[in-house]
Amino acid sequence: MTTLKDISEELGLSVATVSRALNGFPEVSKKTRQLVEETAKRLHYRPNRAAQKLVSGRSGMVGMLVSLQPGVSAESSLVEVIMGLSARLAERDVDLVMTVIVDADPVAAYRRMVSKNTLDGFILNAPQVKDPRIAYLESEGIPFVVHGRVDPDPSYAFFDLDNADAAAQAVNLLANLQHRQIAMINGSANAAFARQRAQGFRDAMTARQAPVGAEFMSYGENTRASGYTRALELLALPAENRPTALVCASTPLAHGALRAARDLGLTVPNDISVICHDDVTPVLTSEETNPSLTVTRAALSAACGPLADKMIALLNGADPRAQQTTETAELVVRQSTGPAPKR
Amino acid sequence: MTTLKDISEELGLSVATVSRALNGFPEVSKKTRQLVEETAKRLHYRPNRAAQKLVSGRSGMVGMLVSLQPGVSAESSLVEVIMGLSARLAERDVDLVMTVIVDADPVAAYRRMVSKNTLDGFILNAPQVKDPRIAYLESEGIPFVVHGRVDPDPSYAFFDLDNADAAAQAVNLLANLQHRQIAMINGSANAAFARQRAQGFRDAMTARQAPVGAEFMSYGENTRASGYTRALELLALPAENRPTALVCASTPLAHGALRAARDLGLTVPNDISVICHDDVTPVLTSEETNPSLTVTRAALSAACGPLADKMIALLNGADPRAQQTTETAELVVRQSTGPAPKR
DNA sequence: TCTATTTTTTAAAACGTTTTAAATTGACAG
DNA sequence: CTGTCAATTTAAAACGTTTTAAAAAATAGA
Repeated sequence: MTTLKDISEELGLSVATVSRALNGFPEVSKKTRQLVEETAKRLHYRPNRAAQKLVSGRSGMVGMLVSLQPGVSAESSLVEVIMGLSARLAERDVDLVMTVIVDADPVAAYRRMVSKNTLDGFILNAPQVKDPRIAYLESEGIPFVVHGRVDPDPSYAFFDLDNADAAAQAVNLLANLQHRQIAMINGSANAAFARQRAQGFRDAMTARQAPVGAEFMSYGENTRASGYTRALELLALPAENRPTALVCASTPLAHGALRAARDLGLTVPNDISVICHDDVTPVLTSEETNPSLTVTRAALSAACGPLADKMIALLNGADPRAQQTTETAELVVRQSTGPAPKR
Repeated sequence: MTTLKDISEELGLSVATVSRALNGFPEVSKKTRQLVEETAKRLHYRPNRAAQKLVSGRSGMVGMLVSLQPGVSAESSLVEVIMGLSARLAERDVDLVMTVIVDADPVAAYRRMVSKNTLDGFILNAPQVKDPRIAYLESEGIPFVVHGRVDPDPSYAFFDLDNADAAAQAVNLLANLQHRQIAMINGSANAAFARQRAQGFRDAMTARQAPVGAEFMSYGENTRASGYTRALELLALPAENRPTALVCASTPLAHGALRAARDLGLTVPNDISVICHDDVTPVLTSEETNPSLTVTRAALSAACGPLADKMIALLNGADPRAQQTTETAELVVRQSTGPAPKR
């Protein structure tokens, strides 16, 4: 391993000059800089990160701690995000350290990583209402960016989809098609995004003079199976109480719902309209179903760039409040939505 | 942040003693050790990894670099492995750093990580024939463990499934059911595991006096879609040339094959037998198909423990040649295999 | 009480970098 | 030839740990 000292001895210079030459300080002469750079390359010099970190306090690594339940592989979306993040951060010479949480208590994992003193910041995903990780990191003053958002006016950096708006877009489309009985098949009740969708859904419905009852708001796991059973329950109601449209929180849920409709002999969109939000992950697509799904769309991969950039900004001392972005979903009308059936 | 110095000042001891007390050196008195440990806890002392690394040369982190193609999410198996590895390594206080490779050249990514000087070793997956990563790491003398194996008698540490034997088990089962025309739907031609399977398959067939022609050996992507098209091609042959059994390299491939058979109006196992190797990942299972799949089985998750242990051993200076294990697949006969049809 | 031995503690160097403050060099004006 | 100023370069300290070699303290043997 070549060190600064090796270079300095080779050239009869001091380590300080060599360091400065390599780091582009202005006060080093052109001739010296060139000489140093040349020698560094020749000797395959690479700075020792540990030493750099020791003096600068920064490691050039940010962490993403994900808790995976064995068996639940709804995590293909995660892979999507990790890939993008990793790529973007690498451009800035920052490494993404992905670690799987095994503890039941997520904060314990963060505490462990923090105490090791080896990461400069964190990227959080899937924030929960009253998320203890956020509270912890904030209290410790550690830089972090949240993918998603919990509070209406957070003090932390985030990138989030405008979930309420996405739900409202869905409602408006359906309401314009004369639907009045619309049910929502949502994600987990304490996931932040699900709350926001529910809020947007309810508000939009109320604005359309069709306030929605509790029996039309279903929360649950974000899987095809869960979508199936929950849709089955809603669609098995007698025709006059049955919703004429379903707003699903995700493509897997919508897949399940489509199948439930089919199994009950209902045709989409004649008997029942289905619309969902599409994160555009490769696993279950919204185009390949029959009928193809009408969706509100926002590619998960589009979040990676902003998330990485915000992280870098924070590491450079930016104010978290200045690192907040909300993105709006796009409405894509396909075949799974149509006019409300006549009664 | 509390440092050793803080503790030493608090107690009027030297940093050296404090360091030794905390690291369990024998020459420190019981009284002092207790005092130090107590104070360390009280002040929430955590060793600075960068400083430790600087002097010891070790960072307590091992890397796993995975190259993901956008879109291909056959990587749920990867998630499975990463989870297990992460958990096991964490027990030994080693962190797994997972980084996504974006470069086209995989070695470049390793070179970059190595030059950063921040990882103690690597875990490699999906080794290729003449894998340049292995060559690189060996030439640099960096500890690494391979999940899988390329050469018959490698000099590096590995954990591998006995792929040849798995294929042979499949052949033997089918041969005992009087099958003579058996085709193989394999993984990518330059994946090490696929080579080994092919070898085992061919050898077993030859031993059974039924040498296999090139038209019955198909290589390709490890996806359901690829399994479907390749099976379709084989099964569309006129009945007398058509294989009576398919050996698939993975569950997704077998899923595709089952569907191809169904689409051609062939029943499994009456017209055609199907057997595959099952890595036991949650995505596509082998039991839930209709008919349920006969498989050779070896849970991917079982590899995690050994891989982690071998890595730790290497970091402690073990000889790579002493860290080599091969595991044997288990044969599980279900409904997708039956006697060869009479001609 | 003194020396010899063992046990415990310490001071200081080392790891490789960045950075502060000081020193050297060279050019130029007087 | 001297003094001033700017442009370069340097020595040394710092980051927080581990470890070597040496010192101090405690214990034992006489």
